[in-house]
Amino acid sequence: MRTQSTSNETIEMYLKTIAELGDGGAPVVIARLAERLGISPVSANEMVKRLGEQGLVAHVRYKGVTLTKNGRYIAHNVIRRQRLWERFLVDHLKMEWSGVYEMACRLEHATSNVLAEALSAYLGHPTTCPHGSPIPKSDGSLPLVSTRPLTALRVGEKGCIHSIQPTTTDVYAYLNRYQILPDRNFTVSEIAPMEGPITLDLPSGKVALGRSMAELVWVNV
Amino acid sequence: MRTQSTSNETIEMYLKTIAELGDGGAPVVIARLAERLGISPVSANEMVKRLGEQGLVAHVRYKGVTLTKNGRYIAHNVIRRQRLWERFLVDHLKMEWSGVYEMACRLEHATSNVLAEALSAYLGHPTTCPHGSPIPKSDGSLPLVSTRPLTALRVGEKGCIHSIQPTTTDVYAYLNRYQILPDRNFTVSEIAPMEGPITLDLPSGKVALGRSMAELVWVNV
DNA sequence: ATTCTTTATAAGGTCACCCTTATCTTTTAA
DNA sequence: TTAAAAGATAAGGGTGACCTTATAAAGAAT
Repeated sequence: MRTQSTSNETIEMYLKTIAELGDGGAPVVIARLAERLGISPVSANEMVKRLGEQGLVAHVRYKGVTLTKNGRYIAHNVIRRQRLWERFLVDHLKMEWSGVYEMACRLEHATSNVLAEALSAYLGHPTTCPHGSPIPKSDGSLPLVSTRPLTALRVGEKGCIHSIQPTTTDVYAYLNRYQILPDRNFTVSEIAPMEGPITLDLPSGKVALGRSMAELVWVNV
Repeated sequence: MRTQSTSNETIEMYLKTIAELGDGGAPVVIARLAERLGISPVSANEMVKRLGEQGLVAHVRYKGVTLTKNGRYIAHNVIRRQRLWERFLVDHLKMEWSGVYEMACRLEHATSNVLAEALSAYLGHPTTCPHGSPIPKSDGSLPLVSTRPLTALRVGEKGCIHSIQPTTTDVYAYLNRYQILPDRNFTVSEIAPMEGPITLDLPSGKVALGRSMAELVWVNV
């Protein structure tokens, strides 16, 4: 007599990923979603259909998936919980900055609302995660930040790193190794042609970043 | 190309439950296991067979299931992680004593070894959970404690509550309401016949406990 | 306008983990 | 010792979430 519908964990991962990829509400094409979740596009398509039936997302053929109001509320709560855990892991448990995203992702699924609020209070209601991204409020609101990816800058422009977008542990580790971290100032010293690397001048030295990695680095000018 | 064997979470729940029910290594009959896990005995039987194939448990027909060395190692690590989280939830997040068992159970499944060790260090390597039970060491060892259930005492005996065995939130809440908590001293003031309630004389007053609840209360005399 | 690429869907599977009902065995207790 | 109770298993199902291999439809590029 067990009515087991789609598991929370699966739903949460889909909604969170849609929110992360379609930052601010842009439609996310199913193939991108599948890629990020590490599953086949066909499976993602099936799942999106189910999420649509539950009123959590809207899908327009060949355009992409967007979150409904309800879906976004859930997604932001998921992101909130994850980023709170990230703060705890980095600030209190002194865990590696590059590994906490994945660790916190797992903890997130096991976190009730009441736990999230207790954790937030314990941490002193932080507003950003260790990667610089804002932590949504418990009402699901997420402040809009006006930053842009590093790829939008031109040679000679100076800026300050605002945040690193969600990525994998190895990418975080790479960025960490070269001190590409929130709140670091830099100057764009070179942009190679043919989609080549972007070279940054940081206090710690010069670093060349490929375009796709540079997409993940959001900056203020 | 996804080789998905029996999920960690499922295995962990089975092993942990066997360890909890067969405290110290007594065989656990499959029906008890099923009851505790909230599944049918047939399903539990199937699963036990799978765990047996993986060398984690041994099952003797009509006698019960026991953990192998390897199975016990995993079970104790699971219990360790859960009890560490319980400490964190109670001591730091100030969450309700009666609810933390279930909360910590969920967090446990999302906890890697490295996280568990960091958490243990953060907490100052505690040796007992908030319900009084010992926390296994990271090598899987669990100190034997020589306590007995309240049901083993006779009228007039004095004792001190050592621990409350794992149970459901509502039972914890009941015990908490009547201050039946670790380290409280008491006298057995009455034992009703016909498997009736056992009445305790506590600093906070007299409390009558049914036999099955009294089984959960472990005491030192 | 036609080809190429990207995106979506249809059809048919797999696997872990759960279910019920029916049929044994073993243990226990009258 | 024999019947009842408790425990185990066989047989047959179901569901969520994934998979692969087509095929169809839309958008982009020549």
